[in-house]
Amino acid sequence: MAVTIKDVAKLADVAPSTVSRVIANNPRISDKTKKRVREAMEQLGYHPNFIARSLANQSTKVIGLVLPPSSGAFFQNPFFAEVMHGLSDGVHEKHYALQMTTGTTEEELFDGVVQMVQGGRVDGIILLYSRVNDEILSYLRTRHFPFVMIGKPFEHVEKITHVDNDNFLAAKEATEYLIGLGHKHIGFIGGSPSLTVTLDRLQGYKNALREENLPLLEDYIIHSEYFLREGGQQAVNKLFSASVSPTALIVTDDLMALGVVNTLTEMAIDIPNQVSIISFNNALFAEMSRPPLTSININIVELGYQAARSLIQILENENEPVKRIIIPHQLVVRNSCAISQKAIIKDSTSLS
Amino acid sequence: MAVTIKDVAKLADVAPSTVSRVIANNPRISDKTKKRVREAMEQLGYHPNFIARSLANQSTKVIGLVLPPSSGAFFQNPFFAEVMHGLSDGVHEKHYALQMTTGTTEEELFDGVVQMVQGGRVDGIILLYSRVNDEILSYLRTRHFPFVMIGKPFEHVEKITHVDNDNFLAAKEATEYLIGLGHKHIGFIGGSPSLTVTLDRLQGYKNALREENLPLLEDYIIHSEYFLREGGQQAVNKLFSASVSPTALIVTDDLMALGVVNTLTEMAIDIPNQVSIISFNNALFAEMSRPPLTSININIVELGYQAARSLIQILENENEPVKRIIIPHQLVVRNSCAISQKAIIKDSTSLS
DNA sequence: TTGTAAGCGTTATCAT
DNA sequence: ATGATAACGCTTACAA
Repeated sequence: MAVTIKDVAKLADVAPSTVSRVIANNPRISDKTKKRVREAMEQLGYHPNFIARSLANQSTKVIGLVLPPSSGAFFQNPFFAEVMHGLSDGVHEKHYALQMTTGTTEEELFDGVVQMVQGGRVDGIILLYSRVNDEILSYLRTRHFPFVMIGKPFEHVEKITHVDNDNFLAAKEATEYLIGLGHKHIGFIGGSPSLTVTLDRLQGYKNALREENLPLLEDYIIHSEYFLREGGQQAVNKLFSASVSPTALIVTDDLMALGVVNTLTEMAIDIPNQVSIISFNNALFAEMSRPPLTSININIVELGYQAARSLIQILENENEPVKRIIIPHQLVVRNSCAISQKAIIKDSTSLS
Repeated sequence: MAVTIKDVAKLADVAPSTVSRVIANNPRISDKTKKRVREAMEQLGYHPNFIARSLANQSTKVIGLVLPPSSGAFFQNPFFAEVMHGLSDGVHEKHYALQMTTGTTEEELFDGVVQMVQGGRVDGIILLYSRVNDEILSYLRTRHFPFVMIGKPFEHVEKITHVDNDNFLAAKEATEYLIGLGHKHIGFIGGSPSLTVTLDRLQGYKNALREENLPLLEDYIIHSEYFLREGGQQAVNKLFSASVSPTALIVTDDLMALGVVNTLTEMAIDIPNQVSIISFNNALFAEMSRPPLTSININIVELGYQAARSLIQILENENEPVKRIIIPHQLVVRNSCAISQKAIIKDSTSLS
């Protein structure tokens, strides 16, 4: 059995409670005994037992992470690694640990969260996604369990501390950038419409078109379930079977954009000369694609970092107010966008 | 305060110990009382407290993950996400959770591990790397703490359960593949020589050259500290300042290979016609690079999956024997290797 | 088949 | 300034 507080107490000839106070560096213990106790700890190689401490304190210093359902796809997206990086950094100074549960089905995932929460495994939770009607979110809210969300809550925005980009603005700027290049037929390829990121970016896109009085065609809007390359390929097929093909595309994820680029290339459609593409996240992929993708850098690492910090603040301060933290984004111009040539018209019904 | 075993006991009109036995599904409890207790649990919304259980059991059902030092770079490598994916899957059925500690410096990292171990936070540990003279490894060994390593231990191979590829063979095959294409001047670009992967692959490379009686030049061997793109760029500069430039390269990581490709492309050296490249890991990058990289798929997800399973076996079976699990690899041929043309000779001292 | 009680390693409340 | 002692919520001999 490991060395406990009692062993130290015995060796230092004090009570266990005194040792505990020395650990907490309680000012009411004389420097003399502090020193004696510390020597005893040293000599025995004592390390406090976190589990026991957690039980007594009702606090574990562990933060739970909730990945989106169908996390299989999530792991493949660079978003995962980057956000983990930020979380890891954010948690580090305050000496919290990160814990992940896993689950294949929605139900397993939910149970995992319940175990974390009711099982007392974690002090707080970070949701790595935001979608509509999320049971996990409701659960956390009704239990008043401390949590922070990465992304914008679909409801109760002002009641949930979250870290997000201004995705509406980002998408609007992206669209305006394309409009500025003379494009009038701009398509939108987004991930699942149950994710708020997708919704926000779609709104930004629509808003930009509206302000410029450009036609807003439902045929130009495609949603693909997964942020994966396959998603991009399917989307292209749909889009380019429309009567007037778009000359520019907004794609809400680099990985999907990659699929789009590949498919377009196979169709012998030139990027950027026949079709311009702008994407989001600015993963390493964006730079490597041929042509390199103009993309919106949303600073994922920072997203994770701030989320971790915010949650710790909530955990450590009695009445921390609800906060919304917006991480800035930047348009990174590369070579996937060009001045609009003209639309590829397939039949006689031109669209102005 | 949350609902505890006592509340359930009271409602079901039994002793707390009985409730505990019902949770453990102890056969010595009558079905009648089991049912009654379960109803009480249901009614109160009882969930067992993991922390209390951990303290009583001396077991947490949590597995600790140790990332390599300088984990900043590690996060950027697709290896991280893929291995996490496998770990997550491997841990899932047996209902273990994964926990990460973080640390910027070597010392912090070490302390993190000590906290996990002596603090009783985790039941076992998975080392996500293997390098020479690793203090964390020694620590784990001297404490006889259950752990599994991903990669080949530098020492005591037969005493440490580990999951690895046959990196020697993989590199040998890669080299032979290049030799088969007629290459005689083959360079090796590897990561830090303190990592055993690098060492094994280097040996495989050397061995292949030796068996074919090809010259083995120290100038053709470059080590770059990080598995990142920058590493690849530096390496190329060194290699191609040699009197006879290699016509083929083995690069031990796709990410580094990417750097190599970029640098070579900038130098207007054609891949594969002037220089062939073969790399390792078969990340998504490999496929996306121009030209697409011939790469050795080492099945990283499987590496993680098996590591998790093995550790759980060790934790759950009394005398689980030490195991070595070798995950198979495959050469994935794409377009970065071609039949050797001829060496680019810069001065008169030809190398045959 | 079930109950009693001690113990897991801390912390925190009272005393002294 | 320090010591006893009761929690924290659960498990597990040992009794009954």
